[in-house]
Parts: sequence; C-alpha cells; structure tokens
Amino acid sequence: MEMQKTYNPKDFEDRLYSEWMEKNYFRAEADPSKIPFTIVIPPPNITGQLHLGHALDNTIIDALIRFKRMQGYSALYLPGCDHASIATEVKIVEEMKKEGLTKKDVGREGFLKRAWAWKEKYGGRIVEQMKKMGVSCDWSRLAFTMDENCSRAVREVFVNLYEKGLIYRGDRIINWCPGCKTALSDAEVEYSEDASYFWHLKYPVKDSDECIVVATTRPETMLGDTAVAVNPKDKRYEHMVGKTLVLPLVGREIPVIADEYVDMEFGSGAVKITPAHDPNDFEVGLRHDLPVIRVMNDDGSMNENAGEAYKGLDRFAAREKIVEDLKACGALVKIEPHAHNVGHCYRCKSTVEPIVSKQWFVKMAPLAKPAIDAVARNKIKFTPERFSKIYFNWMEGIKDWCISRQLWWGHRIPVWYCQNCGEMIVSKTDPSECPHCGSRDLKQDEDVLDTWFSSALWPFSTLGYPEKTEDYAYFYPTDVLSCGYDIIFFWVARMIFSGIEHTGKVPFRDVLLHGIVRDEQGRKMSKSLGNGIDPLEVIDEYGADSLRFSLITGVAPGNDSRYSRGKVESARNFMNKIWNASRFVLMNAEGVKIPPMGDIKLASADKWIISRLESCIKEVTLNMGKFELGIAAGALYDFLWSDFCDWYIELCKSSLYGEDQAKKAATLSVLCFVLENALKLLHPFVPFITEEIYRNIPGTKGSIMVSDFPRYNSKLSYKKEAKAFEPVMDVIKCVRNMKTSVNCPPSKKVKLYIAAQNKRILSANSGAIAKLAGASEIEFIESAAALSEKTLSQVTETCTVFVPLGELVDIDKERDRLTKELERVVGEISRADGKLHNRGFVDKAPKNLVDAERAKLEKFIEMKEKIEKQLKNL
RNA sequence: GGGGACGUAGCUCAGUUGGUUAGAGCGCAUGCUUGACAUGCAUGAGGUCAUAGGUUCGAGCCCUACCGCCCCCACCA
Repeated sequence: MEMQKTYNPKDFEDRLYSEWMEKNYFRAEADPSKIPFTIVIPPPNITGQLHLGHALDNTIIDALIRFKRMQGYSALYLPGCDHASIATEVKIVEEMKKEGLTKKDVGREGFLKRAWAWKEKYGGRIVEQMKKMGVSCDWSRLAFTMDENCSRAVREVFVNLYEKGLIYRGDRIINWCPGCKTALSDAEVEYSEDASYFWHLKYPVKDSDECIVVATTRPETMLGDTAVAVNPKDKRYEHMVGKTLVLPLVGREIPVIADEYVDMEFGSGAVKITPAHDPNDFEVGLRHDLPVIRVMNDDGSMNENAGEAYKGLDRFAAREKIVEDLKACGALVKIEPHAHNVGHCYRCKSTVEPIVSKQWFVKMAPLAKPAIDAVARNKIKFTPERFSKIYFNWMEGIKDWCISRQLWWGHRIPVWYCQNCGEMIVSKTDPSECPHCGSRDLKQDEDVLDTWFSSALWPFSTLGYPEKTEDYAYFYPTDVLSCGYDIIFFWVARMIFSGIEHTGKVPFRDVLLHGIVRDEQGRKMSKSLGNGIDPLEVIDEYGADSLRFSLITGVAPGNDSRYSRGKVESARNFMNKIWNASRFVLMNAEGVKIPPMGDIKLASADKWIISRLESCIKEVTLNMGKFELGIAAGALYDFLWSDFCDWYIELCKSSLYGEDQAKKAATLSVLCFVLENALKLLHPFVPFITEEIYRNIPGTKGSIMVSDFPRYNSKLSYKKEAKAFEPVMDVIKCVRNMKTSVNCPPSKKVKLYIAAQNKRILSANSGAIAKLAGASEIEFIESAAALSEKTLSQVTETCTVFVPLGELVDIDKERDRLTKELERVVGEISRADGKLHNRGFVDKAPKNLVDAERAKLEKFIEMKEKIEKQLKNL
C-alpha cells in the first residue's frame, strides 16, 4: 500500500465507517456464549445538533464499548434520541413565530405534525454526526423516547405507579413557567441571585389605629393574601392574634394567625400569607384552613381575582402599579434593596412563579429509599466516588415529583375522564367506553408527561420492557451509565429508582460521570456567549480521531476540562506520528518475508521494547477497568511516541539498513508485532487510524475492530532484560548531552571510550549506539587511566563515557557542568545517607525500599568519585 | 444556611493504595534539511506542589486551621 507522507483522515474515515456498517460489526447479538456488556447512550435532545459535551459522551462510551467488544464481550452501545418535550416545544414555537403562527393557530394535531417533522430532521442529523465521530452504536436498535416501545413502557409504568398509589393528582404549589405556560419540576428551576427589593407594607387592623408591617419581595402577590402570620411565642404580636386586618387596595378582611413557621428574628416578625403563590404559605394555609386565592393567569398576567385595577396586567407591570398605589394610600412603609434568589425556567429563562395548580405527582419517599440503599450497599458505584454523596443528599431531601406538563409534545397522560359520569380511567390502552357508566364520551387528559419521566425508563424501555424480550433478558441490567455530572438529578437518580421499582433490578452497576467541556478560558459553552464548538467542524479540520483523543487525554473522571485548538492539534500531531511510524515499518517490511516472532532470536533491544509493550498493555487494561481513560490514553501516547518511535525505531535502523537479511527480517517481525499490538490498544480511542493501518500490517486479517484485545503475557515481560538494556540508552543520552553542552552539532561524529562494568550489552549494541549517539568509533577501556588524550566525560549509573576533547570543547563550561553535577550527586548522597541513618526508616520501611536506598547510595558515591576525578583531569 | 471540588512549571492539566531525583502537552531557549514524520529530532531552562501547623521512618497525596477561586443544593417572607 502506498501511504501518504502526512496523515490525512479524510482519505479513510468515512470509507471505514461505511465498511463497518456493511459488515454489521456494530450489531450486538444476544449470544449466550458471550458475556453481555451494555451501555445505553444518554439520549441527545432532538432540539438541535450535537456539541462537544455529546462528543465527550460518545468518545468515552465508544472507547469502553470497543474495548469490551475486543475482549470478547457481546458489547451493545444502544443509540437513540430524546424527544425533549419542553425544549423541543419551545423551539417549534419559536420557529412558528417566525411564520407568524401560534400553537393555537395550528392546533394540537398540526403542532404534533410539525414536531414529528422536526424529529425526523434533527434526529437524523444527530445520527449522522455520531457516525462522523466513529461511534460503534448498534444502529439496528436505534431508539427514540416516543417510539412504540418507549411509549408502551411509559404507560405501563404510569399505570403501575398509579395503581400502587405512587402517582396522584392534586392541587399543589408547583413551579409555573409563564413563558412556556407549563408546570415544571423542582429540578427544572434554576436559581440565580438577582438584585431586588424588600417592600415593607403596612396592613391596618380593622376598627383600630394599630397596624402590622410585613415585608415582601413580590408585592403583587399581596392581592392574594389571606392572612398575616406571626410566631405564637412572639410577645410583640400576642395581642394581635385573632384580630382582623384590612388588606390595602383590596379591602378584603384577613385574620392574624399564629404559626411556628414564622421566624421572629427575621424582618418585622410578621409574614403575609399568600397560599396560592408561595409554597410555605400554602402549607400554612392548609394548617389554618385559609382560602386560596390565585391572582395570576397562566401567562403571568393578573386575573380577575386581582381586581379590576390590575386584571390583565403582566405581573411585573402589576408590581409597579401596586407599589405606586400602596405608596399613594400610605401603606408603603419603606423600600429596601435586597439580593434575592429568583427561580428561572431552565428552558426559556422566564422568572418562575410558584402557583397553586392541579397537577400529577409521583410520590417520592417510597421510591427514594431503595434507590438510596442500592448506592449505599454498593449495588451501584459512582465514579468518582464523591458523587454518591451528592446523590444521597438529593435523594434524602427529595419532594414529590410534578410530572404533568401543559404541553403538546410528549407522552400524553394515559388518563381519561368520562364526560357523562365524571369517572376517571387510568389505562395502559386507550379505553373505548367508560367502565362505570358505559358512555363512549371520554376525554383524555390534555397534559403530557415530564420529558424525564420517559428518560428515566431508558435503560429498559429501549430493550423491550415491559415485554420480556430476548434483548431485555440478555442485555439488562446494563453495565455502565456514563454522562455528565450535570444530569445526575434529572436523569441518573430517576433511572435508578425507576429501574429498581419497575424491573426489580438496578439499571446499571457503574455510573461514570464526566465533567463539562468548557472553552479555552474556562467558561461554559453557551449560545449566548457564542463560544460553542461544532464537533463536525473540528472533525472536518483534524479528523474524528484527533477530536476523540484530545477530549479524552489529560482528563480525570468527573473533572471539567477545557477545549482548545492546541489540544486537538497536539492530538493530530500524535496521529501523524502513529501514521509515520507505521509508514516506516510498512515501507521497510515491503517485499520482506517476515518470520513469526516465535522463530527468531530476540535482540536485547527487542526484549526491551516488548517488555515496554507488555507493561503498557497492563497499564491500559487496568486503567480502562477503573474508567481512567485519560491515564490509559496517556500511557499509550508515551509508549508510542517515546518508547516505540524515539527509541526502538531508531535502534532498529542499524539492523534494517544493515547487510544481514535475517537480522533485518527478525527486526521487522518485532516491529510489526509491537505496532500491531499498540494499534489494538489504541483502537478504542482512535478507531479510524488504527483500522486503516492495521489492515496493512503483514499477517493481520480482517478488521481490528473485531480482533482480540492484547492480553498481558508475563512470559514476554522481560523485566530483567529490559533493565539490563538501559545502559545502552544511558550511554546514548550521555553522548548527546556532552555534545550539546559544548555546542557540538549532533551530526558530528566523535570517538567514544567507555569504561563499564558490563560491556557485553554495550558492545552488542555498539552499532545502534554509534548511530544514535553519532559516534565514529567505540572503544572499551578499563578506566580513565588508560587514556592518553584529554577527554570530556560523563558518568552514568553503570559506566563512564569519554569523548576526546579536541578543539571543540569549552573547558570552563565543562567545569561548570561537572561542578553542578557534583553538587547534585552530593545532595543525593546526603539525602540517601540521612535516610539510611534514620533508624525509623531502616526498621520500619519495607526491606526492598531500604535495599534500594543502599544501592542508590553506593551508586552515588561511586559517581561522586568519578566526577571528582574528571574535574581533576580538566 | 448545607454540601462538593479546585489551588502542582509561563499556560492547560496528570500524579492511581503515602515510598526512586514530582511528570506530560503547549510555550520558551539552543542546536539540527540525522534515508517515517519540521504535524519532526536532540538538548536544556523553568516547580518553597496556595499558606501554617500536625500525623508518619517517610506527605503533592492523610489530619487540622487558614487564604483564594469555582460549582451544586436549600432558601426567611
């Protein structure tokens, strides 16, 4: 094969992906002879296109899946999308607005038609993007939260929960988004501190000169006040309890009540109670049987209960007018600046209003308990572990989950109301008549379910639940759930309690959380900042492998990371390095009959690289198991670039360019062996380049995707041999160093004298040393005494290397260098000596460490003597 | 109010159960058209591991305190 001089991913990425698809490699079978390994995708919203967060999701998951697949598991990466009820609906409404249309104009049916068209368009686009990333999803199982299976699961679950009494309908205070005109769950509200005010209002006591001062951050809600509460222990207000106040502007008479909820220390110690518009007030209202007066419409405007003066005004306009009016009638005591946490809709950012409303809820306490236990008893493990604490924290304080949404796009609530007798029918299938009165006049609940209600079922609804399908039996429970830590509450926690409740099993054993991909300056990527990065553009410029590698290297689980072009470039450079190293091997291998590794006698350098390879295999495998993908990728980077390219390939050149054909063939055998294994280790991270090269390595068959992942082989670990080889590299480094220190160009050939205890390994590699160090000749001597000419010299752990001084050398410079080196060695000696004179260390530290320290000390003392001799010689 | 991180080279970050002389990438300096690669090669400079104590034979790592920065949750009207 003809390989291009530089790595060009466009030449092969798309081609290889199509081939993988054609050959059906992504397909996971329920094969009883294999062990299943399943990961379901965190389904991207169909609202738009993928961003770098999705790219990270996919890279991590695909790396795990490919790794397991190569290890022989039946590895299923189940892809799909989320209908994203509210988010998508917001988008479609925006889109319609451009055409001058509203939801009302097109009607429910027309709206849903648009929504499905949207899904086709954007869902399809997301699939294409994922393919560009190289992910090995089983596309035959592509799922969607609103497809038939998932919808059936939603109904099954809803009805089961309802029948168990875990779903109920009731009037409660919920978070209302006036922008989206729907209820939200607690999790869907984002709080941010806004500069606001405290308005202190004076409510007069009926038929008296007395009054009570209350403070509020939302003065417009005073129109719905139905009491003022004080603490029962509060002496200041003891006499007021039970009295009647006259609500300013409204004229309604409201009682003064006593309730523990009121904090005597805070403000005036008296609180206006608006049960319809505040969660705490609602509770107080229940305790005291207060009327609930809602003064706001669904769109945030004031309703008829607000009175003629304010009816129809937007809440913020009403606020201003009310403050004006209160001022005018003398009820406004003062205005105080106040930083206040205000809730905003996580989709449209409107200020959320707590409003009393009839909604559907999931009773959380009974579901939370087993979900907490599962993590506490290690049936589910969070990586990093610290997130389990966050999870506990949330689960333990959880409130009932408001699941109904006043939207059209989503799973319609499977509840029907008989228009004849008022019977409520909760059913898995559409009922045709009322079981109570037989009437056929049934009307389905208008609302849809929280989008997260269906995502919570994702690990099993996508596998066939509630049917007992083959897939469900084989692939469920899934193995790893990987996503960003930002959706622990929305998604992970809810999958856990749903899985346990509906399938009787935890939905996955491991939760692997990653951080947020930020921009170069560490800011979150967002539309408003315009700092988002389109993965496709990055892929277009650098290739999918470079993007994948850059996202995964140098990143620890759960930690945020920063995206930068520089990182992708450096990943791309690494790809280029792999490409060229492979090109080198393949070019040299051309036309050569390569013997199997078993048939050749390994040279010392060969054993060294094989040893390095084996420890790399060990490290990669171990770290993949611990989900430390960054460490695994880093180990591969070092192995390939430093060990393989910078050292081994360079060491090989003397035999590759030499006359000995058998030696050349043997070297190529090792080169191919190491390259092949390195590519396999890399494949989970960078699937395309590894596949493209793998096929051209002599002796390989088929696709790397379905090859066996390397296994650590202790017979090939060659620990001793690898250690024995190090002096060769030390000598080379020494000579290079000496040359640089005297500004001698590396290409200048010099004669070397080496005094070594064990010269066998060095002489066996003298060709390589000569080539890599730039030596013209190598002579072994007993000691410096044997030298008649003046030399430059450097001491390594095992030998001393001398280079004739010649006229190149700057003696002062050399003296400085030696003096510095001497200082360092003396420092080491005193450190080691101190350690060894420390009884505690000698007695308590492990023996091998103590011995190592002794050996080190000896070595340093020896080095010191040699350096001193050299200094004298100068 | 409660909880969780982070602070290591100029920048971005690794550092696995405490144990060789604390690492990498980028940047910087110097020198190299060394028959795979300038998307490269070689060599080097650069760190009181935020600060102060403590535990230990031994601390970047464990404990305490403190400073700085960030995030999450809750929310007192």
